[in-house]
Amino acid sequence: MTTLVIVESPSKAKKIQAYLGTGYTVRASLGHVRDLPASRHEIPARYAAEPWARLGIDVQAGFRPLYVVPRSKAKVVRELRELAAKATRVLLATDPDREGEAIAYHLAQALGLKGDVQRMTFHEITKDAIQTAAKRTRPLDYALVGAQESRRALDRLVGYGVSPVLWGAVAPGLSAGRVQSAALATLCERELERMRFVSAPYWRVTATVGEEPFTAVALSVNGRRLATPRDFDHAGNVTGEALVMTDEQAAKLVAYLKVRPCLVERVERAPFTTRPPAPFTTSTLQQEASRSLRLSPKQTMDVAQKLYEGGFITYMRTDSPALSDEATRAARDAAEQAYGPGSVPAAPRLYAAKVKNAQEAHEAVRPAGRTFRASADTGLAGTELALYDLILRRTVASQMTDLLGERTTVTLRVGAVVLQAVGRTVRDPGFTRAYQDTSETGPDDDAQALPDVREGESLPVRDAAAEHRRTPAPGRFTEASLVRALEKAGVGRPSTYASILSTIAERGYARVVKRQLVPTWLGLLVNVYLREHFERLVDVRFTAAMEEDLDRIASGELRREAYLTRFWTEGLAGVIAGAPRLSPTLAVPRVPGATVTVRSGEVVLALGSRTAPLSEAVVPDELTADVVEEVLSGRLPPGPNTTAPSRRGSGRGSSGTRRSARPHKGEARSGKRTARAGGRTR
DNA sequence: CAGTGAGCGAGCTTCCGCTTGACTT
Repeated sequence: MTTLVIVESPSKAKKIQAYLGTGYTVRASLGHVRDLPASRHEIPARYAAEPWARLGIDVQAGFRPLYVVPRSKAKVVRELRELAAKATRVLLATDPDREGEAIAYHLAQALGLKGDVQRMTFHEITKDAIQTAAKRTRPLDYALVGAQESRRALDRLVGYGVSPVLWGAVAPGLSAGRVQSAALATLCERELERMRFVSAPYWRVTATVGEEPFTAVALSVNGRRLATPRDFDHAGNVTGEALVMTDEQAAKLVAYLKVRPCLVERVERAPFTTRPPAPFTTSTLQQEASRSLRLSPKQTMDVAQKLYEGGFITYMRTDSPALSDEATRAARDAAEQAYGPGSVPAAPRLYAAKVKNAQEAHEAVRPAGRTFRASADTGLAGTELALYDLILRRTVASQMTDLLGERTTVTLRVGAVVLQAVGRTVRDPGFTRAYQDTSETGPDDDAQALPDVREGESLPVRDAAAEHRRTPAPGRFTEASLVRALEKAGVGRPSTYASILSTIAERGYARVVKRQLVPTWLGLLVNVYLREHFERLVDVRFTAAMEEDLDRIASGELRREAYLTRFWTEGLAGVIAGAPRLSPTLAVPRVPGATVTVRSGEVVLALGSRTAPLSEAVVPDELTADVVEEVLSGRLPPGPNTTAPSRRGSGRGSSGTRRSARPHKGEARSGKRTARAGGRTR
């Protein structure tokens, strides 16, 4: 008389086993157990000859998917099937979201479960929640399964439909997909902005004033506002009325300020409050770990996985910032113990997901348990300790009081010149005693500690100076800031954020240089091609639209087949058939006539009748007229193509396929490599 | 006659999302 309970993660299984006790056997599925076949060797022999076998979806037969148990999951499925046969009933306790419902469905199929299949769902792992959930089971939600199946089919149709177009038009081995192509487009748009960007010079004039000296910035002269970076467009032109001083004017202004009295015209004080940031989700954890610990999203997830397995934190792949009641109490207790009874507000703070597409199957990432272990008591060290400490402080801070402060703006007048200084004082540090959000920069960049000055007061001008500055180009994305941008658009999921970046890197579309993501020429060209022929695919809003349709499928309002027919049969399939297999061409901004294109797998720069191979060592936004000339005249050696095959594949499939696949990629990225290898052989 | 090399054809590449270890680089 046992009940078999199947969850997704082994750590979770262990914990739930303890809460349910004897009579229950709790095991893990380790994620999905069936999927569309990835490549030919996964296709069962009797389907191998079907024209749709490569897609794994029989479009003619109402988009019927072909599911197989991948080799890596055969053992798990076998073991679960044996346990299921011995059990009196089976509860499918996979995550309470779309993917979890699908995993439950596939388990039912793969294990051959008969009769009505029961789902057990819960949003937090406490003894109460688990025991209640085991009693209140429900049937499988087939509409939700249909929504997941639609998502899976759409991704397959896009990925396996569009990628071969790129093999024909650009180079073999390349890829496109709903998520990766939106991510690539995000990177490329920014890089193109940088390539088009013209930096504008301007002067920033400051004066040091007062007995207790502070710095004020010149805002206007004779009522005419002085230009700041915000007054320039990306072409380097002034957009409004602001005055851009010449060198002489700036020097004159400095001299003018030095010899005149300074009057305090206005002093404005405005109180402000800052609320603590919400507890971590996967995305915000990756962003903070990147900024304060300098970890990549992948490193962060690897360390978090260790902490999770060790029982130090809750599940690390989540889109919800919500804390359970238990965790809220623990955070408030921890705050009061460390910072006193006044450090938490009377009512607990509640957090809910704001991002698109949130499924909220789990809590926020937070210290595990009903009381939080102090970092020093964990026995952790190094990066694990640092990440735990970050999670602990963020969680505790999320329940603490606001930061209370006052912003002071002092307006000064020196003759015809108006200057301003901004000060910031903290009256009550509130949550910042536990946690300083490193992203807290912005309008208060120039804030300083100001002495107490009064309106009408006269201050001595001690010094004045002019600083020559240039407007900065829009910044590149880091791995973490790209994750943030994708999450905001609802593209990708907590379990995939870190791997989106490795996909783009493995294809040679982008690389990480000093923590910045730099698209390659190949990446830019692929993006040009996709933008011209598959516009929807590079639009980050595409996923959001898909999610709306999936919700309608889940609620029974829209049928899976109707949705896929409209998307594929009446849409993408025709676009794929009609897309020309011609190499894309990128016009180099600011170098008239210069173009970058790809010929037999090699990136080539052209100007008029002159052409030369273009190395990936030439960073896109540094390709100026001078550099174009150097490349074309051969003075800049083409050098090794730096898009070295960064990593091996994720280890799927047999070694045989891997070996045959790699040389293609090498050729695709650099014709040089094959030539060199050939030349060296004796 | 043996060894070499050009030329040809077949097969492969590819998606997203859910989980851990296994296994090289």
